[in-house]
Amino acid sequence: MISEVASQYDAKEVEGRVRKFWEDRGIYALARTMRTGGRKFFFVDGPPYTTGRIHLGTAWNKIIKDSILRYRSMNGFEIKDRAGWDMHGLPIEVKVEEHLGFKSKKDIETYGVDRFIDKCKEFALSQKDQMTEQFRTLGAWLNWEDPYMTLKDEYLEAAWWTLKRANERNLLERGFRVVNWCPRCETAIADAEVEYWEETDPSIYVKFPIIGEENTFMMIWTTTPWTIPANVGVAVHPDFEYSRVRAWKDDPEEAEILIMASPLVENVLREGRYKDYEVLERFAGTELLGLRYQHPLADLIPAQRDIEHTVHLADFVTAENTGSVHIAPGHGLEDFELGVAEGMAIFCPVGEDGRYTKEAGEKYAGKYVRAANREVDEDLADRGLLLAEGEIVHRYGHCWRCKTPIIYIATPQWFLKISEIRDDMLDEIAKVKWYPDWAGSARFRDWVSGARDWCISRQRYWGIPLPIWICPECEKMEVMGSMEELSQRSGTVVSDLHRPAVDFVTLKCPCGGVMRRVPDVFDVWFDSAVASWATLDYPRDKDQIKEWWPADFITEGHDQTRGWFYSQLGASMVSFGVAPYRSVLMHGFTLDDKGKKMSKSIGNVVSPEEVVGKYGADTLRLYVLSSNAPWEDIHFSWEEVANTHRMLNILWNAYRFPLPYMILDGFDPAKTPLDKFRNGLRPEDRWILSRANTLAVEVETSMGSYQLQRATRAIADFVLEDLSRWYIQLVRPRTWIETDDPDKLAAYAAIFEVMATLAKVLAPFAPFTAETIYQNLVRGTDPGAPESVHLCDWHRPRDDLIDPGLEEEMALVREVVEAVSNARQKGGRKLRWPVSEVMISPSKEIPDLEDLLGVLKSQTNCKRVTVMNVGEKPPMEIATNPVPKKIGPAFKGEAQKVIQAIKEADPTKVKEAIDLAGCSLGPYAIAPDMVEFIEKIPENLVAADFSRGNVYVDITLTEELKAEGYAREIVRRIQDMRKELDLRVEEKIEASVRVEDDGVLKLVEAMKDHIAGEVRAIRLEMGCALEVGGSLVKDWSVEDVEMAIGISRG
RNA sequence: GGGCCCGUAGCUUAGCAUGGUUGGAGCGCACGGCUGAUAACCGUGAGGUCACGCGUUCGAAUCGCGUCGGGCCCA
Repeated sequence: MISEVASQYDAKEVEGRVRKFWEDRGIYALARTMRTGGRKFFFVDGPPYTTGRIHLGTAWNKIIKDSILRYRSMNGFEIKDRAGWDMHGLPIEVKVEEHLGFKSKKDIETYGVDRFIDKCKEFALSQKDQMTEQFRTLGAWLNWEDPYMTLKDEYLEAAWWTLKRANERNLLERGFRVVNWCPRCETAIADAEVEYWEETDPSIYVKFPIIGEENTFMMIWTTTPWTIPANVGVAVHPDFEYSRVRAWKDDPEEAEILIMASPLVENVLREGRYKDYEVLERFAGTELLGLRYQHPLADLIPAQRDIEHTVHLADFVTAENTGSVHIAPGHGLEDFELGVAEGMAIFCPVGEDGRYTKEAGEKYAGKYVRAANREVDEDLADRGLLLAEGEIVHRYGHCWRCKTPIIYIATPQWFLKISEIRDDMLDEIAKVKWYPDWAGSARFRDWVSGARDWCISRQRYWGIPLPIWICPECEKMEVMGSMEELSQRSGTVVSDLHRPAVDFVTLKCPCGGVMRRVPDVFDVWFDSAVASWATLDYPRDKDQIKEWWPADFITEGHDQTRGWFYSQLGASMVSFGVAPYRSVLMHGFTLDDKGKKMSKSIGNVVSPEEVVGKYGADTLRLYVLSSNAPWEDIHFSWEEVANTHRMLNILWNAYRFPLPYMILDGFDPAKTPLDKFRNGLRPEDRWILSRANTLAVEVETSMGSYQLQRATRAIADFVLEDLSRWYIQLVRPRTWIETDDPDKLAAYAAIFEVMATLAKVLAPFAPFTAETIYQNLVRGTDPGAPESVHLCDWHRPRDDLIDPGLEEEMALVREVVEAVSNARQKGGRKLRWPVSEVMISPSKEIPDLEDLLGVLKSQTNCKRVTVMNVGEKPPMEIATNPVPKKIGPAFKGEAQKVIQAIKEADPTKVKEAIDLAGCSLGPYAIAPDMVEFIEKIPENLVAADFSRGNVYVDITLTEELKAEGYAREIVRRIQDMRKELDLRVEEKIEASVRVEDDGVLKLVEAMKDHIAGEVRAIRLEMGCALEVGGSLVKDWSVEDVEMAIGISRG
């Protein structure tokens, strides 16, 4: 049974009902299990971080995934699609700390790490549940019942196993790294947690004495005097020019030789209050390479005496201040990298509390670094090495929680030696299929080419503990690969791999010592890096990985180039030596309508709930899928969302339009199969069937390269152009036929087939709407059909129904109809009034329109269509135009008479004469160039053009045409009134019509039966002075003729 | 500062790898039409320095170089 449906597309109602149906019937599970044995498609979900609500970008991400998976499923693939959740890391720790009112790491220790971890876990789990609901609202079908979670034991083991592999392959290394450090909280903080604002700091110029050159100094500038004790080098730019300058204050005899960038000489000497100078030498920065100098405070810092201080080259040096940069690898990111690259000593005499250690020498030891700035200045001045001191206001980073200025210190960390496997990674990138191509061949490749060793350790609590145990006695290190291994090795039953439980597990070292776990946890990026095997529960489950791995497909935003695309590749290369994915679709970001990123502080954030609440999930889905190529950024536009919704509403109208008729006629597709009616199909039926199947081809082609925008736009075009604007208009009169006409049944069969096809084609993209149409039309008439459209096989385009020639012809017909409509408007003849003839005058070859003349006639409302030969035109009226410029010189004084004679002559005859032999009017011989002929369209014709020629419409009114015109005017108004009375389509009426014009009355009386039939009137009275009555009476003015119409139920 | 991507009507965009008739749509706007899909639909019109500049070419929205603006990532 087909049911009638709401007259408006109500997304909330539709989606709520469909979601309930899916849940009640377990459709998702069926969709996955029914494909068992099909070709495997292993999809790995990039896990969203479980904090806050989902935003538009995450919604888009899941919508892309869902559409592709639904499409794959319909195409017979057995799909692995566990949803994933990223649940560890500092952001959650911070949320929990905020909730508990904590200020620092010390508060956590006081509160108890175990209780704190419980809170983090609780928080992550509740966030996960909330977000799952939001994703479900979008219709995203992933395995939400059994998602992978980074906090699960089996997941932790995947990370442990990977690190063990890294160690076995000698890719795990302990080293130093400079981190943002809050000296008050005594913790490393992430870049994103650093808040910048203006701060006043010292600005000092320091002289570093050159060894072996008397009274000669390298000039450096810094805003952090406290880092001078840790100085181990100076960097200059290889491309800058530097100068040796002899400068003096009062006595030229007491001059010093200073080295600095040439353009900055004046600047530095002004700062140092020098009176005069002379340039001794200019040279390239490269010539300074290797120059050795004495540490300015070497006498105070014993450790500095064993360090060799030299000049290095670096591109990051800017032409400011002195053009030479003081390098303290223990206190700066660039400094550290340069230090490592150049083999400098990594000297960091500052502890985690921000105070100098003993290594800084007795004088400084125990002093807080920022407070020591002044003391360093004084010590430099005492040694005559402080050239100038001042103050500067600049942006400086602070801890976002306690607002303390951060410092940079080098701390021991754990690394994966990516640099050793980088070339293999590049080889693997080339084997992966990237959408678009440049995402891999350019963007990702560039990133990996510059990849450095990956610091995987963090000094935090809520994360996967590093499974590294070290013996404090002999420094022996062991890496555990699983819970079981740890239990066996430790001789205790280990049941919790998180901190703090795991911290208490110790191992016996062969040397007799007690091995303890290093206190760090993994960088949270390492968690998701192992997702492709963790989601298969490897290594706990050894079977699944053989069947599924590596992933066939992943898709994430372009920020994941340096994120998940990279971390997964790195971890996989370490573990398996190959890429963990075969194909990658990189998608864009959702920006606001101006192309700016959405941010809370700007207040331009649009949430997915807002869109779903207003327009529904299918609208949001189709909007994000169709607005751009997936890899381009979406400029979110409410207008376009509304537009997409309008399209769905039109689809809804097109879908529901035939329903009342089908129900009325008890239409049953089983008894009216399309193939039985093949011969009864009209050309327009064959056309829409062809278009629907061509659409399926277009969607297939687009999906082949993940061009979801092409697939969805093709569907929207089909709905709007082919189905709604054209086919429904053509088919309408046939549904109005009362008898069991084969022509009507053929139309039903065609509509049914088209809608059933459309439901399947639409299913991956707008799953709710597609399901609704399918349930009513297909399941409503065939209980044996698959229970859901999402359990159907993808619609295989039927070659026997595709007719490209017919599609081309119809395209032309539509152009002609448009042109006729245009011509009618110019001629002031509205469509309701028939015209006698439409002439098509092609200017080039056009396809044969024979089959479609009926369509052409009905849509242009004309009595006859004439298709002319190429170049042929309707007979034109000719007018002559004398050319005085030619006539003047030939006839001189007679010229005016000649002109007059030409004007008076019959233009047709003049043309004939000139074309044949020659023309003479009276005594005058008219040369061909003396007259121009102008073709004039006869007054009864109106012309308009289309791409391949012109149309001419004869708008001459005859009595017969007028009769039809007025009849249609009356029919239309009665129909309007029927509607107003809310009559059902099949209800009969009685009607009376008063036409206050004798002539017109006579005309329409002749059409009485026709009118009565059209409006389903069992009685129809018409008269000139008739008193009209009924349950609804209205006065009308029709083309200046006054009428009154009354109708009531018959 | 570097890498990759993007920049076409007021708005959202097609076209750009293979340069070639007047650069297509939709929304919005103005005017007209249709009417048992009707708070829908159709036609016509106005609206474009194809971000800007230079170059290659007989010819550039399309190819190259540079500039500006936006995005992601890095510094």
